[in-house]
Amino acid sequence: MLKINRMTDYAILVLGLLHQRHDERLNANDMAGYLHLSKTTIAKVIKALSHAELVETSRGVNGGCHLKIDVSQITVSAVVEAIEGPIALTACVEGADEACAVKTGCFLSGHWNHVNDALKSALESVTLADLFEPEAIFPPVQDTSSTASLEPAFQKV
Amino acid sequence: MLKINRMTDYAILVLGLLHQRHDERLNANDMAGYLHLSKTTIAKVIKALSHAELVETSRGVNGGCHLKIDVSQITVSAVVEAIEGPIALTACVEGADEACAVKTGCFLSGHWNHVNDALKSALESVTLADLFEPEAIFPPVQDTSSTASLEPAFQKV
DNA sequence: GTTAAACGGGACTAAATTAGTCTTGATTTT
DNA sequence: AAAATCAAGACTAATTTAGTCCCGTTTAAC
Repeated sequence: MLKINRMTDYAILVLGLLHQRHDERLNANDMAGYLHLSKTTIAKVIKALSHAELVETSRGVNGGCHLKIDVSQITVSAVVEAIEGPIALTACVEGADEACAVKTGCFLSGHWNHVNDALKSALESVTLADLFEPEAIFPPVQDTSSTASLEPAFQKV
Repeated sequence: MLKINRMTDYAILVLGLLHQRHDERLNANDMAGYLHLSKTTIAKVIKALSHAELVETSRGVNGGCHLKIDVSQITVSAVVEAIEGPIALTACVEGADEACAVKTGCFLSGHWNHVNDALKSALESVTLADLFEPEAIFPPVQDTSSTASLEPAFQKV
């Protein structure tokens, strides 16, 4: 239904968390606790974000992850592409993973590109900084117990 | 992967065909022949298009279907909505089928709406007339046999 | 050095969504 | 009345997405 998928949602939460705690180095386990997601799922998200060079990871004891660039520099488009691959509304679009099978004879030739570009620039025009409400973002937790509660932004995407 | 789905693709093909043959009344069977899709699948698409008032159908012998408004009046957004329901990038967005479960506490409150609106207007800015290349669209078939060959625009979406 | 904590890569399973089919009923022309 | 056609919706199959697991490598601490 033309939705972004759940993993992308998680990615945005992860980036939000890293932004709030930008002076810390968080590992997958920590984040899982904050975001109420499983460690393995977080790990998967981090893997993709790291691959896209949005975060920097270090291995070994005390390893973990932190933002590589500021959230004001990260567009929604970049996150979507990091998790879901190139934005391609149809297989007809340049940069799509699988090429359109009937490209030569396709009467829509090239026109999807326009639509896709429009979509792409829509997603490029919004940064995570825009998305995160500065004052509302991750209000500091009162107590210091490990059960800090950060709700996932949405349950079902 | 943020794609439009296959049924929406079919819908665009159906509308393109109806546009080319706007002086005829085509039934599901005819269209299936032209588009190399099964009759039942076409029927499903027509149902949705009819519901969205993009086409007009008539039942009974010699029944069938024709465009209700010109393709220059039909936006990509309208077709997507006809087939896939309201455009909602996330459950957080107004008009989404299922409301965001954590709306009240959501730190992204409302901001998805901006992204979604941008997407929506991107899809609203392109009409089917823009999408169909006037001269290339459905070149007239040479022979008059029933095996006229119109390739589907894309194989896999 | 050895150990334990962390990420990296990728295969695998389960869940959810989407596509496609089928059946039954209503409508309309001949 | 009969045949053709769409309407509605249940149902099955296919595809995609989400989530888990395993094994390997890296790195800090002891």
